Amino acid sequence: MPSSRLTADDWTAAALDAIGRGGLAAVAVEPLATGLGATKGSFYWHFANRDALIEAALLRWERDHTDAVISLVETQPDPLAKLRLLISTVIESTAGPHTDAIELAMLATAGHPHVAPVLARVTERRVAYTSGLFEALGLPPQEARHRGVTAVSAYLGLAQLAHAAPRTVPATSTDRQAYVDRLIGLLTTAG
Amino acid sequence: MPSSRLTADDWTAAALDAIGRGGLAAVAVEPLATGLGATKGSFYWHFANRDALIEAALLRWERDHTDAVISLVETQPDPLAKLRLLISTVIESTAGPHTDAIELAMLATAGHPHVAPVLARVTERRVAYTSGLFEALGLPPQEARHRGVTAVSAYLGLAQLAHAAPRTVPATSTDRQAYVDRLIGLLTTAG
DNA sequence: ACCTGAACACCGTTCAAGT
DNA sequence: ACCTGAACACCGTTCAAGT
Repeated sequence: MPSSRLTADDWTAAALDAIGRGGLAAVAVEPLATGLGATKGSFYWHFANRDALIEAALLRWERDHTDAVISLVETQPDPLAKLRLLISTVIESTAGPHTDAIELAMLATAGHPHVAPVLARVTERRVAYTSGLFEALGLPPQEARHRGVTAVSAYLGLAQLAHAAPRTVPATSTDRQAYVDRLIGLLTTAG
Repeated sequence: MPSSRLTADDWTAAALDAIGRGGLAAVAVEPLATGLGATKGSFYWHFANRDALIEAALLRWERDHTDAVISLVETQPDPLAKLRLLISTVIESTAGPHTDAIELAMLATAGHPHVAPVLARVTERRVAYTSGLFEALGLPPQEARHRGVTAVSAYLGLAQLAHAAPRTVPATSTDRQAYVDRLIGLLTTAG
């Protein structure tokens, strides 16, 4: 039961919720207003238009969510353990049973003009971080960079596969673990 | 100057054209009708609704486009040459200068209910075909399958990167070739 | 400062009427 | 068989008027 007056944050929270449930297309001002017990006119006091709401919601997601995985991974002592945890975490969250609905929605709408830059920043950080792990494993910078790109590609591509062709991706937790082990084997093989 | 009477194919062609230019969102009945010099009412004679048009356009793309790459690759004599041509062709077409606009639009809207199954079929064929190449290279079936999944993931993920974070992917034709070489090196390394 | 309610534009969809 | 034109629904957007 929200108070009778709404804040911009109430609208972005509702928008993020909608994105998680039905993707960007589910961010519709009229249904959102109904859900919040307000009118469309109220929305336009807080935001210039639907686009501005989407942008605000995505920026909020980026701010709250970007460092989560990296902080988790940083608890590991050595680069190989970090790489192992990074890849298995990230693959579980896309191909596993409790997927990250918002991230999947973002990937599924990567072409959207507001999604693309957010995804670009998040992805560039991930490539940089992963490349750093390969450097810490002793690979020369260029080789480390290529493997970082390949590792992130493998993750993004598997997410795509899990969504578009689920039959092709490892189905059980054990299968996924075996897949991750082989992937790490390929990625850490001597140059 | 089209004849005064339109066929269903005229509409699907116009729809595919729109997808290539602006993605699924660009498939709007009213502007399409205007572009074809007809009215919306004419459209609804040929199709039940906008959804049916999108589905027809995507099926047409699948039919016309699916085997193109595989046929090209099959001209190569041995599995390694096929793999090399497959990966470089497919990476050029997403990260290179003349990208396949429709395929990129499909990947950018992979979440759409009509796009997903088309992408699923195309992708499953690609995984199966690529896994077959690894088997032909002498790898045991399960290992070959994993590498096929990884190869297709690497392609799909690089397409995503090229779109979402262009700064992270190899920019010049030479760089891309070097990247492909390393990728093939990793993928064909002994198990 | 924040919200309502009515209005309008745009596009998807329907359908009776035309050729 | 194929198309027009008018109508309606839905949602984005604007804005004068309320508290």
